Amino acid sequence: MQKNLKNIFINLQNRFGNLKWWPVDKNYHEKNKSDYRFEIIVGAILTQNTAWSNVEKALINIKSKNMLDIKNISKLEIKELRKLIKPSGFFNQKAKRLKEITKHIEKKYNGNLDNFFNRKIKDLRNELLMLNGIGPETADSIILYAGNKPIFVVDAYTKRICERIPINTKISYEDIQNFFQKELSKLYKKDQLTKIYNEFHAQIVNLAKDYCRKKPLCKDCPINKICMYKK
DNA sequence: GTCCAGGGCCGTT
DNA sequence: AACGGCCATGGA
Repeated sequence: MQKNLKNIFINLQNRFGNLKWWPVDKNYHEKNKSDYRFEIIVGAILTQNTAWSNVEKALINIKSKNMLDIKNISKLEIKELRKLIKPSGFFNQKAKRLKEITKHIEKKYNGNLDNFFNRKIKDLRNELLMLNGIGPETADSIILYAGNKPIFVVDAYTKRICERIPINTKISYEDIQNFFQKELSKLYKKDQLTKIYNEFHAQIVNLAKDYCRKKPLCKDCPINKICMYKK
């Protein structure tokens, strides 16, 4: 078994199937004539070092008050926002972060996400990173999953799996990101990359949640023949 | 009761 | 540049 990315990807897809990511209820947004991309932006911030099950509770609270909207959040009392997102933890800083990004999009882009996303990835990324509370992973999640632009998201899971297999010994965010983008760009056509980056990251999250945990379950891991960890 | 989760900021070295 | 403390909730 070769431990190249394509082989790993195929093994993950065979086990988990095609994953539908980012987890967002597009029916809800069709009904309410709201923008699903904003739910992804909110989710990306709320899920910082937090279990997704807790983020879901916060999103339900926001929806129950019909607040899942850029204008509404940017206007809402921060005290009220803290209450709504409380289940997701770190609610003081996250409320502040949500206010900051919604106000930014509201002011600079008149709350229009098409205008916000419609430019070069590098410019978009730098602008996101300028905002307090938006680091590389949150920025890249927003660009890939809300903006539908090709950028590979690296998270703690990606780093853990890369170290265990091992794929490479690089540990910085940008090093790992560059490695994946370089390798996957060789394997797939340019217009497929957004979909591949999206799906690959989703597979990595699944793998890490179900098998490559902190205390790993290597026995039934879909890529245990490729991985060198604990052998 | 203990551990952990789809990070990021800030102060210290 | 790298590291540690901190932020908080809820499920396993």
